[in-house]
Amino acid sequence: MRSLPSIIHLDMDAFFASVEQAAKPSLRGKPVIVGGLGGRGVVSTASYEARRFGVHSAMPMAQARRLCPNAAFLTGRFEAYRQVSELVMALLRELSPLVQPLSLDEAFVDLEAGPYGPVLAEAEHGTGERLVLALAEDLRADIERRTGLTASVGAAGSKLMAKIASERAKPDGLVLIEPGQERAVLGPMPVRALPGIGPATEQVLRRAGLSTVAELAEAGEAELVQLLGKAHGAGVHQMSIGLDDRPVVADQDAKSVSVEDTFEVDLADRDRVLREVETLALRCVRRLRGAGRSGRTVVLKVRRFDFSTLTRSETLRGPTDDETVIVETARRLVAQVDITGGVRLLGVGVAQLADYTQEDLFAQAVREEAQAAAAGDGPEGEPEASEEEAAVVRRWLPGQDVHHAEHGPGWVQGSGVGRVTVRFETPWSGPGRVRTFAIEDPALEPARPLPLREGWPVASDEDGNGDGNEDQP
DNA sequence: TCTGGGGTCCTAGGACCC
DNA sequence: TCTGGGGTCCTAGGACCC
Repeated sequence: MRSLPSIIHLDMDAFFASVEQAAKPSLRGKPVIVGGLGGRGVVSTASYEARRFGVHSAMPMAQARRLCPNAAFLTGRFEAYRQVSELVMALLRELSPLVQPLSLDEAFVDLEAGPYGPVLAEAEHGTGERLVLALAEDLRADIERRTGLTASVGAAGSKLMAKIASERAKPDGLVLIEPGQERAVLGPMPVRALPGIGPATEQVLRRAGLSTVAELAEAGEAELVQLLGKAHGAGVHQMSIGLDDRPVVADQDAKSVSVEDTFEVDLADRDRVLREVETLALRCVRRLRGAGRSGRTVVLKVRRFDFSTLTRSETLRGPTDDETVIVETARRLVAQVDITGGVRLLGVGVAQLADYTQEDLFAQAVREEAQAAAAGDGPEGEPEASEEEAAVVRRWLPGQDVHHAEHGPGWVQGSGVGRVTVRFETPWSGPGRVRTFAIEDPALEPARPLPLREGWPVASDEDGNGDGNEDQP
């Protein structure tokens, strides 16, 4: 806890949808919904225009289509979001080296650790607050100038209150909560407003007659620990009385890497499940290696037809990033699960990560064994995979960036019955016009996202672009 | 047309060890 | 022969967040 509101929380407004509107002039001012476009997709982000129809994050896409049929429904373009995110995070780092990103569109910044720290520390009452407000407004203006996007900012003496402040600032606003005002602000709020209290905890508290934060504070730590368990109960109690001394911490290493896929139709047979698990394991390894890490524990996740979800895991003797080891471990784990009735989702993850890559003897042995086994059946290579790849028809997903040899950059508006409709416009053009092509038109090809401002340095492709989202069924 | 994908943290039981 | 007590690791599941 601090006596100065020197922690800020930044939250981009309707981030994915706003990036789409900035990138696609014809969509500005219109409802835009970003998410999974398949039959089992959910909404990732809805623009404010779409929210007016009741559409919100995590809502099944089918329901969103009923509520707001005229919206633009777009697939996520994570490479573009990452570009914008990196630019925004760089602006935050100008305020302080202590920046803690929570996701692509959210971060805490500790101003005391930055160039304004000393000034803030010496500021008289009132002037410190004014300086923080000025810095935050400048930041929001910078972000808007450099990206065309709006952000909301909260400033307070703790992470908890800064986050609550940015929530109140939304959209496109700035709210500062004065240190000392924590309990007055929190008291009347519903318990659900506290981070870490979700639907399940809310129910537990409601059954105990606790619905506001003031009531939590009154209930006391003992009762909350009784209701919620040791760690959670104590944490909720601290928050309820406005106490939070968690520091802002920069650059935390990931603790696990995982990849999962929900299938359009439940998988029924074991061989198919094994093949999918293998594909997922390979994607997982690619990401793991891209991050320069290795891991000790392999986790298989299975969601069955009835949405029941289970995990099976195996911990190896040492960390590995070896394809064969991870694939074989994942395949072994499949044997432990009952898939009767069908499987809607499969996932493969690696945990207990180590910082470096290790060529272990165990991996060598397994690989040699696998090669020996493969030597027995036919020619070299991986015939199965390449045959399947050759058979795949080019898919054009709504929202996707494309480039046409004659018409230049554009994006896929829709496709079907052998045709694809493309709108030709760029972030710095006016609304563009639409043309239709045959889906195999050789003049049309997928493209990298354009920056939101003409002449931006295009972000370097540092992390291997290993986002697992492009191949959504 | 019911319910994504990528994460984090916590709990609880059993194994194992001293 | 009516039973120890911790600590740590592994596994499984669940709540929560964006």
